[in-house]
Amino acid sequence: MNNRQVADILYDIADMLEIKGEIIYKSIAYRRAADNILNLGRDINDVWRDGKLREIPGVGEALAKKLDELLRTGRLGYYEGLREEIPPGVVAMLAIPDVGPKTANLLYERLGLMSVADVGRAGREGKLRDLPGLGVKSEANILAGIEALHRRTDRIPLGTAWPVAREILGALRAGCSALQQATVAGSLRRMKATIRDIDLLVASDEPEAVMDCFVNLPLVEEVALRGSTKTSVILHNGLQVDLRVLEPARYGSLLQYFTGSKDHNVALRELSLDQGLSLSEYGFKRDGEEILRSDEESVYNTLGLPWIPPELRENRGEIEAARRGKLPKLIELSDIKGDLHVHTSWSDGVASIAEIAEAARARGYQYAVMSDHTQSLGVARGLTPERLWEQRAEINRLNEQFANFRLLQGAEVEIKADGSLDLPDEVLSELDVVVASIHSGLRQERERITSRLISAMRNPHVDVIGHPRGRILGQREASAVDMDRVLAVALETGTILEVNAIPDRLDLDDAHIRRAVGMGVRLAVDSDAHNAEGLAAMEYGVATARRGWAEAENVVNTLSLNELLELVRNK
DNA sequence: GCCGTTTTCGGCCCGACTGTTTTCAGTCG
Repeated sequence: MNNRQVADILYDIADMLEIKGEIIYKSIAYRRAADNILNLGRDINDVWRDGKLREIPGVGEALAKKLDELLRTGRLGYYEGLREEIPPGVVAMLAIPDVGPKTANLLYERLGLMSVADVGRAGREGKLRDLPGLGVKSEANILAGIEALHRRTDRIPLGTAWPVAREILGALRAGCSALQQATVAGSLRRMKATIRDIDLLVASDEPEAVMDCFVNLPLVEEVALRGSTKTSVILHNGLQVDLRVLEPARYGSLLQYFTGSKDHNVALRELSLDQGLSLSEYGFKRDGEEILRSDEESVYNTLGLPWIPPELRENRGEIEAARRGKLPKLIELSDIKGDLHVHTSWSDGVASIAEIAEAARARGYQYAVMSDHTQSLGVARGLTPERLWEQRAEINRLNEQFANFRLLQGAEVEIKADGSLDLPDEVLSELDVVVASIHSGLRQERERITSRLISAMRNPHVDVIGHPRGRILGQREASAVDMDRVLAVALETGTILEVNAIPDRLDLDDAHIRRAVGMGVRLAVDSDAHNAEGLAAMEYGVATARRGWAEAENVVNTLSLNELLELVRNK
């Protein structure tokens, strides 16, 4: 049972307790523990084996006992008992917009409804409107909510959401004179790997004018909600965009509040209360008197904290670090001096080596490693040693033209199902940088796939492990890799672990990056580009590294060309 | 159910919006 599965059970319990009408803090406690298990960056089974469940924040005596039962036996009596009381279909009703725990319970207890489909049927028969607290409008909203649920878009990748947000901001700035400032907020500003909706903020003294402007943008399909400070719309592509408007004097508080995360904000408000302040999106209050903040930095300063970068705002220790002046100096995109993982038309890329070189130079890089696939990856037209030498000749030719830039030759060598590499050592030793990756047998059980990675890392010619966990967001779960062992061997052998920047990979993820950083394991942020534009994905990789508290010194492609070559030669 | 340089018990964040209400409950973020 992996972290995700354990967390999902805790989330499920939290929902059931809420439907039952238990005190809300119990549900909050379960959800907080589940969040922390997801953010652990290590396997919950290992934590359990080490007898350290209680060290997970939010896990106390009662939860540790339940987790022990769950991990030991694969079952949890308490959970099964709850599921007898509250059918899973009733929990599923919570996904319907406007249906929360109270309403779900009402539908179950009063009408005996057991599923979303049941609710839809009862709604169409007009049976919901007579329930206490509901009426004709609520009934219609619930039916519309079920419709929306069926065509709902799942969480979308960061790399999809960013361009859309930029487009809307551009349209607002161009077409809306009442607007004074505008920015992205929410999980998108925190650069989470996936986001559910786009949050935008505007400072303006004329909110109504801004709202008019917003709902009339051509991208907008329908207006879901319209108020004086908040408006939500659905775009033609199904994405929801929320816009909030406040006057400029409150903009700092607004931005801080709607950047979140929710947990970060809760912790910040607790800290505020300790200092006799009450904090909301409108500003601070002391004894009922308002204290307005127009910029975000001064919101944090008011609490005696330095400004905290949005990528850190997950309540994973950033507030404590800020208090003690121990915030990391996060890596920036401008620190990146090269890319260690780029494909060309020699394998499955579409750009020539010359085109890649031009794009890399335009980004101000000192170097880029051509790391095409190797022979056994047939679908990607992987390179044989002979083809590699032909490619080397072209790289050498091109390098003669460059003054302050160098193309390096590498390869993304296959780690085969038995753990051996796809090219012999004498070939690997000729390459400048070797990335080794798994593209097959991703579902092997834990011991086997972990051993594969470890034997690759122990090869002295292997410099980097590409996309170590093999996840594809929304499509494929990460492999069962034992990351504790992989991190330990990476440290021991000096092997670099990749932060792959392709938006639906972002692998390693933020939690594992944080562990690697804490241990001193070296990282490389790579675009894994398959065309010239693909180099720009670096932005998402750097953002993910920042979410993992990485500084420039943790990432090898912030090194100069000579420093990098020195490093890989001495592996 | 968790947690503690104020606490081992009594706290545990804040407000908008909506629909159903005669002053508020539920949902959402």
